Amino acid sequence: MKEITADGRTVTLKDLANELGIHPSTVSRILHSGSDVARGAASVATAERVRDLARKRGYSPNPQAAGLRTRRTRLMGVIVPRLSDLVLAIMYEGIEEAAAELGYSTFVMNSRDDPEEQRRKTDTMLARRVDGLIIGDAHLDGSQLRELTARKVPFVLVNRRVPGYPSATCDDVLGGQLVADHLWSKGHRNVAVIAGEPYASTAVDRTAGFVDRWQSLGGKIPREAVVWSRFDTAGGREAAETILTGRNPYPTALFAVNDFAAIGAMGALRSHGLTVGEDVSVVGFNDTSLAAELPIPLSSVRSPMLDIGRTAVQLLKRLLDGEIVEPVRLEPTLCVRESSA
Amino acid sequence: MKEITADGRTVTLKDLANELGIHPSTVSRILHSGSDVARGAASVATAERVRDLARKRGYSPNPQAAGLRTRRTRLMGVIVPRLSDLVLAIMYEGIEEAAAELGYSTFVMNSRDDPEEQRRKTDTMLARRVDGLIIGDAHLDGSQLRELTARKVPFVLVNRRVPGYPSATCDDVLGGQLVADHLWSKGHRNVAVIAGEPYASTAVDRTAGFVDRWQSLGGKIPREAVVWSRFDTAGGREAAETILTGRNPYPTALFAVNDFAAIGAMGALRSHGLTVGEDVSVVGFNDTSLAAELPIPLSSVRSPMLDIGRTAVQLLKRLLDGEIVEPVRLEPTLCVRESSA
DNA sequence: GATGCTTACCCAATCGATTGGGTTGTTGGA
DNA sequence: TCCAACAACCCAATCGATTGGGTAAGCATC
Repeated sequence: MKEITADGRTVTLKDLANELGIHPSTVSRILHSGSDVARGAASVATAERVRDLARKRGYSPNPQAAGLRTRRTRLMGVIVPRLSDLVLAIMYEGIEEAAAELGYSTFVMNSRDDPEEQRRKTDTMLARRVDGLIIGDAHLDGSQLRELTARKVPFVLVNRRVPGYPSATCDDVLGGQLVADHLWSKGHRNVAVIAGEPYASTAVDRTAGFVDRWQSLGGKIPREAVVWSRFDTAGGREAAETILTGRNPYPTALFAVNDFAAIGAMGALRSHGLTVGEDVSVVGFNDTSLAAELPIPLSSVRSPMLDIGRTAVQLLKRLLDGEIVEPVRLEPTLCVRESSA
Repeated sequence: MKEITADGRTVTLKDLANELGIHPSTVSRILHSGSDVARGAASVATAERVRDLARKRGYSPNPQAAGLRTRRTRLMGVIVPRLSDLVLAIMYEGIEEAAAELGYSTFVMNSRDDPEEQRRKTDTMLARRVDGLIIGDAHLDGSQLRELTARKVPFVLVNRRVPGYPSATCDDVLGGQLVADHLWSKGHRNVAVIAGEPYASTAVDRTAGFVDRWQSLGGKIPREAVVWSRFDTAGGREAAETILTGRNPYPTALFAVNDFAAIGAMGALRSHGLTVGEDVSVVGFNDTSLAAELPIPLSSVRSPMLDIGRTAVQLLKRLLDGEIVEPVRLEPTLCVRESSA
């Protein structure tokens, strides 16, 4: 508990060594290597004494010093569009957890999906000498990623994927298909999609999964029934307005690639005097904690957000260990609720 | 742009010094001290050459080395209950921004409001040698804080306050009062409060502000009309259920100290066949981006979340500079919408 | 009795930046 | 002409942990 010496400094390896009358390097080797005495560095008895004293003095190694020497910080940098996006916040919780289990700490920054900010934040992270990056704001054009590759920075993607780079994502194409199957089986034939931002694979894949499956079921989706939008509530509302004012007859079902957009859409429907779940079905994506608790519970594709975050960390770890890693897609499931029942 | 030497290492002070034929210490002094040449360390011409070369080679100082020597990391640790709480996520955005402006980086961790986790995360942060902490999960009993004080760790609170410690919060008492005035003036006389977690000052202050003002207006609030709950949607729903099954007649207005709890309550009301804004008014707190966009737009007390985060950083900075700082409360405003109009 | 192998350590350089205390060379003033 | 003052640098120790290379003692083997 106390981690301070008499003169107010924190305890160092040398302090421990002096107190025991042995050399700091010996202490380092003992504390460094699991519980097995490393390379015959010390006797079992000495190792025990060292570990006891370290515990008693509350020794905690100085990461700057260690990092300076080893050139590794055990730090992972995480860049997300914004943590105020619940989906990313939850993935980050998974990331934090999994990283801690591996002895890494994480650093997050918000890029607002702005290329300029992405660069700046990446630079800050690298200036802090993170061992690797977890990128949650990848754009499909992939220019940031090419640069990272050129700089030989180890990184993996999370949430959004870009072909050719390692990533941990939801199987968004499958998610879209699940929604198509569901709405088709409920008898809908006139549907529209609130498609999200076209630079994000989440949006594109979910939309493509839906549209392709819909067409293979024999359905038709005119070009104007797919409306790109921001991922937030306001974006969903605007997109729904576009759909409702542009089309006659109204579609009987809406698929929003994001729960928040779906909530915005529900608001717009209500403003038009339409009842969600009766006049128009709505399905969202991610099954955020809100979905089930809304006044009209929202059908949504549940994606394993925590696991996606955890997986990203494991991929990055393996990358740092020199392995070659492949993209991972985790399987979503559909939760049907009142909004589309 | 390039930050690599021929042999693949990153550029160091010594590299720059060698290339210019001067001593590393001189380079350090030049780069270290703003644009004015420090203590006559070098001629203006040399300073110019050094800065040019540093830029050209993409020199970025190694923070481990600097930190090792100076014992400062320019790192602020941030502990929050959970980033998936939108309110904290937005405050963190403010924190990140303000910290970056001051040349600090930030580190966040989730404690889930669990004392055990709070300790663990605090220890991890201190092991990383952060210069100070921003605590977003303070409990009113203040035991964690006493320990931090004993350890002489510089810290400030954010979002929640605890008497006797520096903090940046919303004036939650005032917020509660605003709601009381509003509902009273709308003619309500039978109200209930979804009060949040009793260990959080946000919950306690908002509730107290409301109840005290209500009583001074001449209203009555029986003990069972104040229901403590979790801050999330499910918590709000449960609390509303308790209120609705326990009381006859139903209250005509609900004040939830958190927007998400309010949303949950709206769901419960609907399940009971009550229409929000007609049969029962609902007011939330924080005015998160969702509030205005809900199918039935939610009245809410707007708190300056970004500014609260920014203020916390400024307080911590002043603390680190040796100043003594006082708690700061930022003023909220009420946004009336359909749910209570 | 010499050689070789363990065991249990020690030594010293190293990572990159910082900083208190020099050391030159030049200029101005007395 | 001499000294003080200054400008413009250099030197070397230091922060704390890591790590490649010792070494000395003890034992077994041939």
